[in-house]
Amino acid sequence: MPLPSRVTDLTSFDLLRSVAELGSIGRAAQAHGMSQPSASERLKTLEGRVGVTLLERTSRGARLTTSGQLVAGWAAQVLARAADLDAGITSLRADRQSHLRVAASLTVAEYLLPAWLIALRSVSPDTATVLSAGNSVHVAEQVLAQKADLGFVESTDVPQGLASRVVAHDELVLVVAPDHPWARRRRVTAAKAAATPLVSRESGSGTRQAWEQALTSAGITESAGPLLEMSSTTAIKAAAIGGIGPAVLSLHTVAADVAARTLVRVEVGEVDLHRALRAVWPSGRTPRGPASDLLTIATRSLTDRADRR
Amino acid sequence: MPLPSRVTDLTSFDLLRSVAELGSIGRAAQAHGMSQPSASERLKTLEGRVGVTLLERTSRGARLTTSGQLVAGWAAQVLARAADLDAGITSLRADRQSHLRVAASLTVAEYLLPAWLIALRSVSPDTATVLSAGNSVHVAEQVLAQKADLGFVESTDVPQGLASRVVAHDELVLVVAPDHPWARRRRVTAAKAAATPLVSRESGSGTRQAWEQALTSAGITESAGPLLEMSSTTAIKAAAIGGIGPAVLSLHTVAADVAARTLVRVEVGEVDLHRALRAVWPSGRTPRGPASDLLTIATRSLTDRADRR
DNA sequence: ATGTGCACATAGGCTGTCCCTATGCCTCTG
DNA sequence: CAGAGGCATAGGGACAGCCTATGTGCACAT
Repeated sequence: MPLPSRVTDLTSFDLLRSVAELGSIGRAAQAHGMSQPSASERLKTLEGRVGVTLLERTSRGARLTTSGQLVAGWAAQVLARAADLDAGITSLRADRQSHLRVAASLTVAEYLLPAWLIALRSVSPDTATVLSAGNSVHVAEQVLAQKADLGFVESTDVPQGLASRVVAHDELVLVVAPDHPWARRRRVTAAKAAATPLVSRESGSGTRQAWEQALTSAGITESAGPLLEMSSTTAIKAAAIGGIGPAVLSLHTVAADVAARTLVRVEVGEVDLHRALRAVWPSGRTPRGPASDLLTIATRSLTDRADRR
Repeated sequence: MPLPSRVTDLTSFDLLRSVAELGSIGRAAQAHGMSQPSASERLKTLEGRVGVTLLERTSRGARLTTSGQLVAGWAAQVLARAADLDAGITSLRADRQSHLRVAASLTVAEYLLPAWLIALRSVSPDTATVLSAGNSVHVAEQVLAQKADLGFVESTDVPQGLASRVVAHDELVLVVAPDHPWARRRRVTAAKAAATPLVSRESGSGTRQAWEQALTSAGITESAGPLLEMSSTTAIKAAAIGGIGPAVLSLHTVAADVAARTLVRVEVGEVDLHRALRAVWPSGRTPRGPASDLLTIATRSLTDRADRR
């Protein structure tokens, strides 16, 4: 199901946000490098799409109506994530030969790095970051070969020659569609989970390895083969949501779906599915400059969580 | 600063997500109701904008590259929030005369309701919801006059004639720009905070009333007038980020900025800034049907938070 | 009162984007 | 070796969006 076209054009919502900040359509237009009539028309068609009046236009400027405030608030969430996306994309482009090279596992790159990059930008605006994403082995290689200044991995065991610091935590979770039998019980035994074919990544992926390792550690040697192998997290989620079968994914990956009830988390008994996410760097070469800044930012996000109620 | 144009068109990212799910450009095109060549071209221009190859095209379909998985993951966050936005917008339109009428304070409507509405849709897909947002008095009026089936308020005291249940918590927080003197100390006394002019909403807004009441409860009678009054939360945040001065806002409002370090939270000594968010309905008329479902969903989100580590 | 300034709306014309159909090319498979 | 499935390219047409120029309404000052 594609996204409704009502919300696909972020420019108009961004413009609305600017009007809220600047108090006038004309100034918002200026901030966006467009003419005042264009902005005026855009906002009018936006109101048409939304179906309610968003702006109270006066000869002294424009203010948001109550509905306008709501829409602007919801839109702000979208725009914030879009800013993350943009920061991520920037880090993928290797066009400027930057001076902070980061290697990270997919989980870290997907869920934590964009916010760190934005924070880093406010500390040292001129640092362009280049990201190389891959599995733990890839990250270790990049860091050891000094092709990356800093790495982030989700292994429990840190490769030889690397120093590390825990920067965040992750957890594998077993999820099922809401109408799956397990959804009501919210808990299965490790043996039962192991004996059930799952929707999973291809063998060799970090998530799948971690799951199998966790089962082995719990003393479970036999486990069923996968029900279906898919190449991307998104595809696995879609399959699980569609009711194909249970899936094991990173908590970060499914948090939104669990909150929205499109997936239900099922506890797995007696298995430690927790894993630390670590920053890594070559032993003895303490990160300096931007790498050090990024390390600080990453570490700080850990203490912050504890700050909060 | 407007959003970069690279990320303003969500359609292309949505299409990318579909390719990840369905395994082929053609099927993704079909799912979006467009022709295969259009999808192919869109994805190509998307790759051009992003600057890296996102898809591995084979004669058997298309798969995401590692970069493609990252971009798709980041985009999924944006799309999820866009879905919230869409759900919110739908609730603002009164075009279908729906049968679930909800009145909510701005804080609840902005930060909690969209997810609830999406969850509700999966429970009873045919329920269209109409939202009326306003302050606590407005909500109480709507509910008492039976113009709303369910209300959500952030007052500490529930109006006469209404039954209530706590569904979430909120907290007022004092925030300053990172270069503000208070940012280093991370804590000020209540008296000092009260004596400092703040950027705030116009008098009469729920947030401002709550702040003044909290100070009064802490035995502080004198407080400085506002430094600057602005009509929208967004504008206040922009002013605070710009370093105009400290601001008091809902935790939900600033959580993202605090995480991204564009704002710094400052603890205020000896003042209780916590407030419960409550669902309200007419005493003796227990919600039934969709209203009851929504109440369940809202309550459930409270217990969930405790579930998480 | 009346003029002036500011802000938004409307009009007209143009450019560019985006989409569709038709077709070509490649690869895997039977 | 032929057919099917999948993606890319080509060409043409529709429409959305932007710009400049101008109109309209309100507030405030003289």
